[in-house]
Amino acid sequence: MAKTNRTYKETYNACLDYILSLGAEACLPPEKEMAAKWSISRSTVRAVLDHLAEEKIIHWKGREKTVLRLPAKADYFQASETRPTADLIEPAFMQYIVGGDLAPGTVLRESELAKNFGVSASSVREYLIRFSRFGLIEKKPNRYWVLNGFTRDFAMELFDVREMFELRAFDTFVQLPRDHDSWKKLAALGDEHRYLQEDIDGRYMQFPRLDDRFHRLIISTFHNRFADDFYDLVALIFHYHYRWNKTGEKERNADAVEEHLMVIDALGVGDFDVGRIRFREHLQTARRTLLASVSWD
Amino acid sequence: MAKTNRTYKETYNACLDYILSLGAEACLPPEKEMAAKWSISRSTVRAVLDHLAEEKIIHWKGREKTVLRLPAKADYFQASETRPTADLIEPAFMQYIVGGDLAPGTVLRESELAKNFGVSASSVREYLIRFSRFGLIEKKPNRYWVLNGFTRDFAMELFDVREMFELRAFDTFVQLPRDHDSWKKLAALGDEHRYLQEDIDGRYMQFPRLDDRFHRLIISTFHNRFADDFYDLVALIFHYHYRWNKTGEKERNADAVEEHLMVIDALGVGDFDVGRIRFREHLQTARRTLLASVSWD
DNA sequence: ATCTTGTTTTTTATGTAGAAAATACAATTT
DNA sequence: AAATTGTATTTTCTACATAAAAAACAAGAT
Repeated sequence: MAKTNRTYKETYNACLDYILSLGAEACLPPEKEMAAKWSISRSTVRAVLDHLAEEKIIHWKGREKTVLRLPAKADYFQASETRPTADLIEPAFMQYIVGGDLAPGTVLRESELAKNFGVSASSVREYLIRFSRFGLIEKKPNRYWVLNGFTRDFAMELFDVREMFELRAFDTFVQLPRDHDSWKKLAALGDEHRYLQEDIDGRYMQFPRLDDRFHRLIISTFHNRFADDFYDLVALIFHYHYRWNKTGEKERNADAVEEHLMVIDALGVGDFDVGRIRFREHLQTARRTLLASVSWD
Repeated sequence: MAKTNRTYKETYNACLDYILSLGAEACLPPEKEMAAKWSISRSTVRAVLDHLAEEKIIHWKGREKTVLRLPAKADYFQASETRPTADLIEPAFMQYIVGGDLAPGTVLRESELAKNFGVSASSVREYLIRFSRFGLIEKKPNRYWVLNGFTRDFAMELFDVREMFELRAFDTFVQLPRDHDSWKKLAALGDEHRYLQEDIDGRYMQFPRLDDRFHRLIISTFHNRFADDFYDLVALIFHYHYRWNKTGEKERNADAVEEHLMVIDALGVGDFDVGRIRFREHLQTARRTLLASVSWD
């Protein structure tokens, strides 16, 4: 097989949605317009129109494109068919290494992973090359990939850099004029934290999303692509950490919400020094929590 | 064509060297030992032995491997044939973008690069994926790669992080016990700087190598893989910067040698505060120098 | 004359084939 | 029996083929 046709399938689904929004007996716009709408080429638009006509959803002759019937659930492609291969590999791969709690030094074979994940070896290969930038895996030329693994040292070094970046960003943040957009966003985040806190038992699972947004807001004020990029790694680690380590999950999240709020509130009343101390403490807690879950030296 | 046989060719050349070191009429060790010697498989060793026998350089029958004649220059494979594809692409690629002074936003097509560099599209593709971790290029899915380029912003952000890492490492460095290996290395580097300074007109071209070693020595005391990794990018940028921007090269290098020595000497006599100030100043100079050479906003 | 569609060409994405290299196992020599 | 070689199998690497998607071009409609 060659290239996958997920662009086509994704566009087809988007087009079905679009037809629904237009209603029955409507006319579709010119091909060029549709291509621009979804940022794809006219070739793909025409392939979609072809299929729509085949399915008797529209009548298509030249510039005549009239809706014959509204699409139903069954007309859509499955979500799994539209996702890009890389998006398919990531969770599978992370499940494999984090979920499997593999020891550092474990050998990873492209062909084996490809078989496990049901994708081609080249896709796996490209994913691993991309993933290797995080420093968790390494290639032995002509041999295999080796899992450096999420060791204690790795976690410590990760947090050393994270703290440098976030504290630097924090200092930039507090210097922003009070009418800056970021202050508004911080206040809004504070409200969301309080909403979550109101029913922490029922909503604690939503914390990771909030945690990510809080820290990204801070980091973003640094305006540094390398710091942003580094936070991708932090986020990846935390995402899968939260996902597979469920012990004391509720308490951990409740504590973190509390800590975030102490920072947000201190900043809200202009007490930057206290805010900084609380922020440092929060980073320390995060470090301890993560280190506690590291199974390898 | 399939896999390249550069491992074989490289091993063959290494084996010729080895035979020369053994002298005439010597016997080669067991296959397993040779495989271990060059960290390759026995299959490759046997392929090499096959060729050696064919060329009548050795007589090979079972475990009998006697040298018949000493190899000559002509027996070796060309250096270009033994270099890994990736090593072949890097200088070509950097020449292409830095040497060509391409504007940010320039479109890079895999097929075009492959044709230019005389390698396969897949090799180029893998190189670009790996290179993309530096943030200088970006992939537009289903389209092409775009050169984000070495802009003023990029250089500024690069230096912000570089300064954070290096100053942090510096503070760790001065805390090291005086009998630590790194202090000895620093003193040795000081001598090398002075040697270079003695005849700066004749030796200034050697400075980039020294610059790299000086900064890597500092960075290494931080013991942080992310900082080390980041310095790879800094080194890459500087390497090609030094390579293509020759204006005022001698003066720049002479100044930098002077600055390095001020840091090294201050530290040598235990004056850490002055050393730190000088080190900061040196980083500032480096930033200014690099920014002066940025052609794009 | 401009906009839109029909057709062709170019480029990208990804599975596959086949050689290279590694690895495993069997046979042989010491 | 241990070490080494011979042979077979497995895995990796990379050029290539081909479908998808984009882009360019030509023709037709308004």
